[in-house]
Amino acid sequence: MTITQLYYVLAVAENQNFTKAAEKCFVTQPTLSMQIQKLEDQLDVLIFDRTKKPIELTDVGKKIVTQARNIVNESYRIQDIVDQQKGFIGGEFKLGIIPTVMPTLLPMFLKNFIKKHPKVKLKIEELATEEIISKINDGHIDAAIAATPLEEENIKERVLYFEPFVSYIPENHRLHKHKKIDVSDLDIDDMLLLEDGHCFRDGVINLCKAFKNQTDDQFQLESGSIETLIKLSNEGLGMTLLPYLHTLDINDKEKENLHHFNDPTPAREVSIIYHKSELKMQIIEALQDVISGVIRGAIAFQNVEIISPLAK
Amino acid sequence: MTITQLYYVLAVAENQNFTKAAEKCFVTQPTLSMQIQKLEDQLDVLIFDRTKKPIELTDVGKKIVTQARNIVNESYRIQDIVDQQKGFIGGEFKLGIIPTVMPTLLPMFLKNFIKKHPKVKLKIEELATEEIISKINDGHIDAAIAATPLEEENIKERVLYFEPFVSYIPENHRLHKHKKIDVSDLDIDDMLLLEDGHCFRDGVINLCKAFKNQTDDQFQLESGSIETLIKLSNEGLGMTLLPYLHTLDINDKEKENLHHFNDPTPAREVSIIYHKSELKMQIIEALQDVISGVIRGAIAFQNVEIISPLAK
DNA sequence: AGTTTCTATAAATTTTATTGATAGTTTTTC
DNA sequence: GAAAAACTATCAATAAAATTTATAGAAACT
Repeated sequence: MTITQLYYVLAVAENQNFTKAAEKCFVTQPTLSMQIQKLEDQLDVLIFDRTKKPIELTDVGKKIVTQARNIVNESYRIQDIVDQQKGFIGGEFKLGIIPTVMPTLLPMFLKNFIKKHPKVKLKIEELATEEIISKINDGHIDAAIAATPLEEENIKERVLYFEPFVSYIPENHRLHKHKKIDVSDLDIDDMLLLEDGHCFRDGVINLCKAFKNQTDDQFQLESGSIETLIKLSNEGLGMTLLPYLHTLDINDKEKENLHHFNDPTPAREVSIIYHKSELKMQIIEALQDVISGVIRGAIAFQNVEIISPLAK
Repeated sequence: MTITQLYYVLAVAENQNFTKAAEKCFVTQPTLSMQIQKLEDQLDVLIFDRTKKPIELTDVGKKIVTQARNIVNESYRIQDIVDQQKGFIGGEFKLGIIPTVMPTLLPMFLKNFIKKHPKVKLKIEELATEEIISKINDGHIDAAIAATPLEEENIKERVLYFEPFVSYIPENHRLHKHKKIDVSDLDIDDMLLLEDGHCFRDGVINLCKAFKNQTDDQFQLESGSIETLIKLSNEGLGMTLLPYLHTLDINDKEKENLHHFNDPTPAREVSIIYHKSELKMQIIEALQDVISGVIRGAIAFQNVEIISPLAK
């Protein structure tokens, strides 16, 4: 048994297809066929059920894949140990970021980070929280920035900052005249909300859902569509909630529509999250340092109340 | 990086010697030299400090060895998964047994076990508790039978049985006339005790130590030397304590010197212990079943008080 | 039925691991 | 302190293994 064979098994299991898996492994398809067969012979068990199309894992196959993922990950950790010892911070690093954080946070820290850690080849992907969770679990990304807490068993979180929500209330809205808004003022029926599953806790979650159901066919809120949200709001479709960092970007006229909340200000917790195996932890810590540094100057709210991203 | 390379690293780390390690791996010494060098080149770090004689691990080397052991063990588990799925119980299995359990328990279950599981190649070694712990940790044995609880972080325990202690009190002893003995009757100065670090809790531990200090030069209690203990006792050197199963073997005359304890009878807990990675768990469970089966008929005490094997 | 898609197989080739022989060190022994 | 022994590294030769190219065969799609 070799680590390579296990890696091939993982690739086939993920792609459900020898040919595609071979491409991803940068080898030819017969290589996979033969190596996997060799492993199956050695273990004397079939890992894949080749009668099914597309190919499926057998029952034992599933367990073997889980264990194989373990072993392959743990093998990466050896290089990690060496890097850590040397204080080396470099290599490829894949970072996922949720859409509502991407456009505001990324420009704030990217230059700094690249300057400070030029040997790291950052590959950043905009991903929804669900995608992030599955890609952290299968190792397709090394870490991600998302709203927390997520309560995922195999994922660890380190809080980067708390980002308050700010109400955006267009002129014609019943609440527009209020200087400060209270959470209790919010009403389901005239609220446009963010994607990412970021809804308010308890009762307000339902509103969020109600809104989604009602509008699924009419609108499609694309990723990073905070601008769209503002425009829809301007059109009189309701008020909305903006994460604080977004309010720094909008134009002066629209700024007049911003209403801060009474304390405790509702806020979201934004964290860097990663697999519990803690691979490439030096880079994760480097990211944490840089981001915490740039945020320290940008957000200075004190009395916040964290809104869970989980719609329970 | 290959599992084989990691295995070679483990072998050299254990033997502190390339030549010996090569023998244990059934390859020649240049194979180890070259493969380990190759790994070191790839990681760009020295795992071994070859200037020291005998060879030593570098600081990174130590961490790499820990991780390598992980990976190698986890790789074995894949065959384990397959065996478990098939219900296959077989292969080589190394079992350690402490000296005071070996002569009484082994004959009771060995035949049964071999008959029931003929495909298992049992290799049994008599080992002291300390040796057992280290050999379970480095994978040199698959499981062991020892007195518990041990409170070892990486070792799991499954209780097999509770074995009461029986006093052996020679004729000339002050307690000989008592029919039943109470734990409070025991006195340091006239007790011969077992090896294995099995001492009574609290106060009596000290007695045990006192005895050892006093006699280290005069006697050497060998493994499995319960017979010796009885003979020493007969010579008037003091009373002693026998694990219950040993009392089934002694001759009729000596049986007259046996005195059971008042309830709660002091007893030791005997368990099958194994690494938390739970490799070869099917065989461990098979052993547990067979041993529990044969013991059920042999020991029928009810009110026992467990004596910890740890001399705190 | 013909075409496409996919996996298995076979032979050739490249890569990698292993060996046997030996040189160069260090340690041990007398 | 010189000779012997023990140990690791290196080199060229060999054995073993992984990979590739080419192709056959099976299943799915049109």
